[in-house]
Amino acid sequence: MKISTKIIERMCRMFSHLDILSKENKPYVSSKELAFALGATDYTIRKDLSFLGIIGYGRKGYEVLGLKRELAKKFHLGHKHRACIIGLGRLGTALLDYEKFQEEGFEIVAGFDKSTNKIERIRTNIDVYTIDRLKPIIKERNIELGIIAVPAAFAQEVADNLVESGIKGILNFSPAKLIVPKDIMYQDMDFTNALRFIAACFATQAKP
Amino acid sequence: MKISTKIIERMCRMFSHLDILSKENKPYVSSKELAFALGATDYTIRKDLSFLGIIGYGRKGYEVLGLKRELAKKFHLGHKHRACIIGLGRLGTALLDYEKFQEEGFEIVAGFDKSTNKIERIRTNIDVYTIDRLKPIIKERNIELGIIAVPAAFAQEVADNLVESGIKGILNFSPAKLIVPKDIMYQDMDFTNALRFIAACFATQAKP
DNA sequence: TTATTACTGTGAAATATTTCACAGTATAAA
DNA sequence: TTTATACTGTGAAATATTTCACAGTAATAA
Ligand SMILES: NC(=O)c1ccc[n+]([C@@H]2O[C@H](COP(=O)([O-])OP(=O)(O)OC[C@H]3O[C@@H](n4cnc5c(N)ncnc54)[C@H](O)[C@@H]3O)[C@@H](O)[C@H]2O)c1
Ligand SMILES: NC(=O)c1ccc[n+]([C@@H]2O[C@H](COP(=O)([O-])OP(=O)(O)OC[C@H]3O[C@@H](n4cnc5c(N)ncnc54)[C@H](O)[C@@H]3O)[C@@H](O)[C@H]2O)c1
Repeated sequence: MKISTKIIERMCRMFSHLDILSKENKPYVSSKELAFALGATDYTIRKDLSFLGIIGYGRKGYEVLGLKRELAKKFHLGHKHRACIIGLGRLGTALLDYEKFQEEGFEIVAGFDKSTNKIERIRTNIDVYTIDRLKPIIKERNIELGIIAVPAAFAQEVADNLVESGIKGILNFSPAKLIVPKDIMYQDMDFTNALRFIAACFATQAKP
Repeated sequence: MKISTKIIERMCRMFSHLDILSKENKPYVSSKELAFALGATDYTIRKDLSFLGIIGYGRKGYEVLGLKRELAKKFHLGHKHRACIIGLGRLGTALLDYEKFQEEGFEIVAGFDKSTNKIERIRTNIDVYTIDRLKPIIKERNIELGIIAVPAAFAQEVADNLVESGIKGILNFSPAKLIVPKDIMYQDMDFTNALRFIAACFATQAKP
């Protein structure tokens, strides 16, 4: 049977939680504790892990490090993924220096902007380029992920160029809805929509 | 029957798309077009709208402005919601000046930070305060939404204060998982997790 | 007028996901 | 050693969601 995106989504959050537990040197964790941390139920967690072929130990639960290792292996988490950011404005530059990405294995290796002026002024350890270098640099440096932080009007154009460069995944911070081939993993981070969702939930009494 | 969060989520995105269509002066839109824009199927869209009691017109589809008005009414979208941002660092200050929030009815009326130094240096039209003023200002100015942009270690403390102040919804940009009473609408914007999800999807060939 | 077309609305079927119930298992205490 | 306990693993049931199929409808063209 095929894995559902719901399970993937939960496992990504679980991975993040296991990171915390491992730093606390907790050796085992039960499905109940995991469920609480992820906002799910213990049976769902057990079903998920059993589906993935991950086994726990009676009375103890799951081994924190073993579980983390398994998830890392199955979902390519933890190990290095090379990413770049396109659009180095307010948001883009903040993302460029966000250390958490590097810590979690998402290595931002390049930034791009169309303004030469901006490129020159930016102070960062990461290499920044003008947008016309996008394709060669992505190929040369084997970049897998593109993070779009340009104004909405230019987002589709940037996405098209990323796709042509052979990128595998796109995280889009602009409010534009992009059209990309279906073999490219694509996700929106639409802040305004998140606020809408919160407003809509309390308008209808629904709890997420 | 109770409304599902899936429907709410789709309707928020639909609202955003209707905004674009209305600016293009498109009078009608079909379930098929909406489905394409939202990444759903036409039957799902029709089921959703029919569930909400919204009707279309044979051969034409749904009236763009009417539909937008209905969604605005049912989900409290479009009209004003007062929000504040807590933590005015790299991300917080970018959010403070993000005009799209205001355009969409999310009015950022205040910013808070613990550093007096920072408060003094910030150049913005929005009122900024030190964190000790959080509770009185939220009550006084009738703020409904809190946007958390402080380091993860302080996020829970800030959330607790927001809840005590009577906030209705929280949008959390820190990677911490917060515990809030269940009558408070709460959503995480965890960028790292979004990258994890993309990486995990292409590790497993699942398409979101 | 009639036929054609491009839609909607919705029960019923199919599918996906979650929940339940409980047998099985390892550990610790008595 | 036995018993209590705190877990897991999983079929079966329940629930939620999507898809299908097609009757109904309004606009347009002939
Ligand atoms: N600022 C925020 O807090 C915020 C919040 C949510 C979403 N966003 C979205 O993120 C995106 C960026 O926002 P921002 O506030 O950083 O904007 P910004 O105007 O500060 O920066 C945009 C940058 O993109 C560059 N750019 C424009 N066209 C380009 C192109 N074709 N190729 C490469 N670079 C190009 C510009 O030179 C500029 O540096 C926007 O789509 C915005 O809607 C921003
Ligand atoms: N910078 C990014 O691109 C980025 C990306 C994703 C997530 N985040 C998350 O957003 C949050 C903020 O990130 P940042 O880069 O803006 O950090 P930052 O260090 O630039 O800013 C944090 C701000 O919060 C203030 N602060 C600290 N404790 C506070 C408290 N108790 N009450 C009020 N204010 C307090 C600090 O004075 C500072 O101004 C972090 O949790 C971070 O993980 C940031």
